[in-house]
Amino acid sequence: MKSDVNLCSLKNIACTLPGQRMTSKETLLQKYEEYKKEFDRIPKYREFLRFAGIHGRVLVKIYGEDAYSKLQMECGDLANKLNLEKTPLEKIMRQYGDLALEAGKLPSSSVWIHQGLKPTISGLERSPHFIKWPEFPKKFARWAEVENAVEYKEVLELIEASSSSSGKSITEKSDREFEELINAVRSWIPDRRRNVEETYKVELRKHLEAKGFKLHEEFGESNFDLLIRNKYAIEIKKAPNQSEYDRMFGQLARHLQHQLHVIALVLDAPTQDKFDNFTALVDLYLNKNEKFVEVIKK
DNA sequence: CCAAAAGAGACAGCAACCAT
DNA sequence: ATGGTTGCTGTCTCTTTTGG
Repeated sequence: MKSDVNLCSLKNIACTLPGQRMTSKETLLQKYEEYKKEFDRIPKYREFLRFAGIHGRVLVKIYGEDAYSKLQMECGDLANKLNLEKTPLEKIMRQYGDLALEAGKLPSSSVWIHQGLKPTISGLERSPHFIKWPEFPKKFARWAEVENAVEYKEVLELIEASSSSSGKSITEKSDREFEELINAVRSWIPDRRRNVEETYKVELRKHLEAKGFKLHEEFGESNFDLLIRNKYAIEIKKAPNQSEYDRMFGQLARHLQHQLHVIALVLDAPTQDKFDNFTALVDLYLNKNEKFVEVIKK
């Protein structure tokens, strides 16, 4: 090794001699092959530079962008540069589908880990995949549908079955909680008329806490007025005009996206017909299949 | 029935990768 | 130092199972 370094420095001196100043492409290619012969493997960037006794700029001068990679390709090798292609969606989905077919049921994340499938769970849930495990069935179903992957028909049936059975029991259970909450909000009577929405909010919060609901402090960028058990959001609007109703509608929709149940609480509604119109809209568009939004007026 | 233990999942931090 | 994907690990939470 040490003699190598010495050699290189000798050559460097040689390179500075007139007439040899230009390192030619051919010399580099030759060096590359030499290295492979000598060490029986492909050199890494730095190793090559040292071995050839050149500065990285020389490479760039000859090859331009991604110089070393181009050189490697020219010598018939794959570039060392990391090929960070994300795992294609298809591969991920097929792995999932095959697991399900094999087991005859929807796999848990543990199976995936045990099989050593990639990307790992932690990779899966982050960019660029964003597949959290419980969402896997849904995403798989969507994929299979788009790709028309008939071979996974059984898996789709499994997904269908699980979402209707477990889905139901879950909503039934949470429905009860939701009902309780709705009743609690209904039973709340504001001390008196307030001028500011915020004051109502504080008061309602006290009321709910007294009823034994666990309120979450607003954290992060959450836009909820109140959040209960991470599942139920309460939106409070005082004396809304039309555009505020519209805004609230949008907020409700956003909450639903986060799979929350929402109570929209309207205080001091100026006119009955705007309120009625609002509730009608909510029922029509947001409470389409199952009831997740409750509108209450005080 | 309750309490403890196991299981599943969420999430964040850290590191590896390697040419540029 | 940086880029982007991925893996690994620790900690937290929530749910389900088990033991008594």
